[in-house]
Amino acid sequence: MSEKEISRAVIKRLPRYFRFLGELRDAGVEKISSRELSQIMHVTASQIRQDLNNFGGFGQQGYGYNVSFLYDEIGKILGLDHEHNLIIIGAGNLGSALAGYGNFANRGFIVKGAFDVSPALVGQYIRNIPILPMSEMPEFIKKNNIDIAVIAIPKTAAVDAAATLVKCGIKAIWNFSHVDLSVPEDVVVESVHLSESLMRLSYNEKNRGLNEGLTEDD
Amino acid sequence: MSEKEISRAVIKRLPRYFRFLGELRDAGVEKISSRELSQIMHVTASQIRQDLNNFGGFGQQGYGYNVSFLYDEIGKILGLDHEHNLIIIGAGNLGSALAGYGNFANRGFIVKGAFDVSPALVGQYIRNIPILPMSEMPEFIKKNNIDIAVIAIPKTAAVDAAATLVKCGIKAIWNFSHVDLSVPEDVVVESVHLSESLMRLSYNEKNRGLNEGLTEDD
DNA sequence: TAGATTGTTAATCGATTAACAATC
DNA sequence: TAGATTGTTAATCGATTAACAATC
Repeated sequence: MSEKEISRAVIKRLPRYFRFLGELRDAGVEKISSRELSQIMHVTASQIRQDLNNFGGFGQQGYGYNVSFLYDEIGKILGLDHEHNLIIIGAGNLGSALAGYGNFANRGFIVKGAFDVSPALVGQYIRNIPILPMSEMPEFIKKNNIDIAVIAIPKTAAVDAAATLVKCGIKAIWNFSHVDLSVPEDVVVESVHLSESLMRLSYNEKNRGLNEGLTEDD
Repeated sequence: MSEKEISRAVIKRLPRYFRFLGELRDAGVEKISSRELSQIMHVTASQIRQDLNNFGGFGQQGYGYNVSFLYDEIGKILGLDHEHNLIIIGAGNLGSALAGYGNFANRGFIVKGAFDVSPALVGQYIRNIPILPMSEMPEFIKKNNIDIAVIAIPKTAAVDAAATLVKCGIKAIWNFSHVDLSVPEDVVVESVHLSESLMRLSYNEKNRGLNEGLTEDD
């Protein structure tokens, strides 16, 4: 619970700082100035300092920032200093891919189970993750201390699933369905609308040439 | 090629308009005012009118907008009025999921082939999509008129793959690797950084309660 | 015509960048 | 100490919202 209101734009950039700082740390870089980091990340040094100072003074005048320290601090801000237990609703193409994607575990996101309506899938495993029937979901959530649910089912079923998840006490939903879920105030939803992303690519392809050459964080 | 510079924020919202208008059209709604649409989408009517007028006057005073017409116009702006041929680099978890995800085809995005370095995967099929060796990529791109390449391989390999794709004349890259690809000016990249999205969810979960109850387009 | 609603200009708000005093 | 670089205030820029004249 931070004192002041952090702007959405800042929060959006935070994971990108985390990524670059992680790479620098892994490369053995000990300290970095906002100017150096700004060059690597293709943003302004001003923005970096402004962004970081929303959360505290992590740097030292005349020196810069300690890479490893800053990395850890941003990790804490992002809630990556403790583990998250996930379930995945929908064991189709995308659901299985997310369940089988080992990298999340590296960051402390542990997929405990997947759920599906299809009797053909129930009983199977994705790596070591069991696919269970929807009916077992409420109990599973409580028993396994699940805090994040991933919705990877078609939009027609997603709205109901979200309602059920909320009833089960889930407070964070990672939504991959093509619908804007509406949930109570104390539940957060982060949506990944893949088709919208692809449409933006299509637009930019058509109108390319006006843009800069580098991928921006958007 | 539009005359004026369209802001990034507007482009980002375009696919969402498209989605809602498509749903309205499917529901048989013929006309809609910016005020009505604003209530459904939870944005201001002003913003809708401003956004649309970047591309032309699609409405009619005293009446509103014709849903079907506006839907089609936005589709054209997004480049959805013609087909796109895709290849997917990497037939792992995510790559196969994207290849097998039939919904893209509905919007005219047709996956023609997948490529992988693994001899175990080459020769196999995802639905009816062949998995081919990387060596065949350049020829395949030309023969099949590929305009979009999807990068679904680890970041260590992604940078090289992007360079090869650019050499093969690819002008649009949909990047799922955890790296910011740098490409020539006439190539566009749209990145989906899933882990960053998950970190934002983690942040918001921690700091929830301050937000509104509805998913925003971010 | 009167009512409704757009297209567009003007006002406000917020986010980014620049500048610099504080300080390591 | 002198040099470097932060933290933070002030200036600028851009995006959103409000207002209203144009017009169907």
